[in-house]
Amino acid sequence: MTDHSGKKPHHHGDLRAALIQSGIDILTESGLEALTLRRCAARAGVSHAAPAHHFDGLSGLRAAIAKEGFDRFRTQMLRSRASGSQSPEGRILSLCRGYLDFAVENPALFALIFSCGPMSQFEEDMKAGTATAYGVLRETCAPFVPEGADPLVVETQVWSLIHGFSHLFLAGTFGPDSGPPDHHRLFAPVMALLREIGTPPAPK
Amino acid sequence: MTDHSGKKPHHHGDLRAALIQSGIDILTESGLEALTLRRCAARAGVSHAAPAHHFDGLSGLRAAIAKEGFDRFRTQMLRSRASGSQSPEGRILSLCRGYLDFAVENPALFALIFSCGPMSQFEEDMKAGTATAYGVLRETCAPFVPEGADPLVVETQVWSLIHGFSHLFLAGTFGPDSGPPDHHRLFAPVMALLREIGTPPAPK
DNA sequence: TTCTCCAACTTTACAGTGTAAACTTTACAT
DNA sequence: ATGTAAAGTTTACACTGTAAAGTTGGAGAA
Repeated sequence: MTDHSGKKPHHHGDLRAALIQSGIDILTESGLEALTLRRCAARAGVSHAAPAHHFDGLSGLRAAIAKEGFDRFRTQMLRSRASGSQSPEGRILSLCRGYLDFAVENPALFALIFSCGPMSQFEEDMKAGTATAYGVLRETCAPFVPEGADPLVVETQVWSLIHGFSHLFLAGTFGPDSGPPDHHRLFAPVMALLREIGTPPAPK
Repeated sequence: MTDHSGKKPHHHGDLRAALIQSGIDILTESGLEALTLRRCAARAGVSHAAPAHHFDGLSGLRAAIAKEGFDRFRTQMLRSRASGSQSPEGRILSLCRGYLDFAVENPALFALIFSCGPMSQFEEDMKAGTATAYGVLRETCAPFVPEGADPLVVETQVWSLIHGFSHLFLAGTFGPDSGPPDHHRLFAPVMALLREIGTPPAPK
């Protein structure tokens, strides 16, 4: 209704994209609680009511930012996966590094993406974003799925492990200030999982 | 400065405790975004500025609620752990069940406890709460720590797995509506981890 | 008892927020 | 040029957190 593809708007060059970028900037600079419709609008140089013509209120703006964030998240994981060893183990470990690094570098955006409360608005857009990011994880996990087994089990395990580690690390639960990301502490459990899963005693 | 122990206040029976309980009720009934100073105060039957005498603003109230929530979280895990098989495997599996069940039954409180953004205020209280809840996990993991190994590694793995699964499950990432908690999907990876960790090829 | 004090609580005020409605401007099709 | 609808502005309102000043009521001292 309000927008679909790359139609150039009339007055502003490309509000909506500008609003999303403003929102991401605010998240990066000032955290999750600072993400405000009015501040977003002000940063983009428009009146505080302008976003209403592009998003369905604040939740709509948050959903749009989350979708964009999810795309960048996926991109960073792909880049990280391509940067290291291309063995199955190397690929999945590099993917995990990309996952954790994104969370550490963009904590507020990461939190927004996975904020469980107002997930209601997301729906279509979010499911698409989840699907593609999930697809990256899935194809990286594929070599470790025992023949005849449900790939969902392996994917769930790996994703839970990466995500839980990243979230707890960000929340400071592992200590008041655990220093740099410490990838090894994440890689060791992932490898432990893969060793157990990748060598099934009796697949059938 | 504002309070310390069980000193009975003058007018109200025991505001502070009442405010915390009101907050938890609001979280349970209406979600994280509905937790408001004024609503909390109204529900406790006091003016909207009354909480200022017991907590340091909204963040202080949230911290106090998170601490109380963490205590209940720990209690539920202990109860769950005591309810099943007392073998090392049974204890850790029951603990995981308690973890996931608490998250599913109290999603907003669970999110508040682990909200990473405004972790600044927590400090003392939160660290104590984390320590005790972490202690429960630690002693449950102890039997699986290979001799001479760092217990932190095992604890981190198990906690990341439980937490990531619970968080992603709550966020609906595993599907639009994955039905009931499905403990088996959590237990299988935990067991896989324990099998790998508990039988070290060569500890030293 | 009466007085005094002070913590607990209320009232008032203010800046900032999201949202809705009415209004103004501008680009485009006809 | 003209009409129309989208894009953006202005105005208004209910709600939020926070700070300051005002009120109340119980506890200890005279």
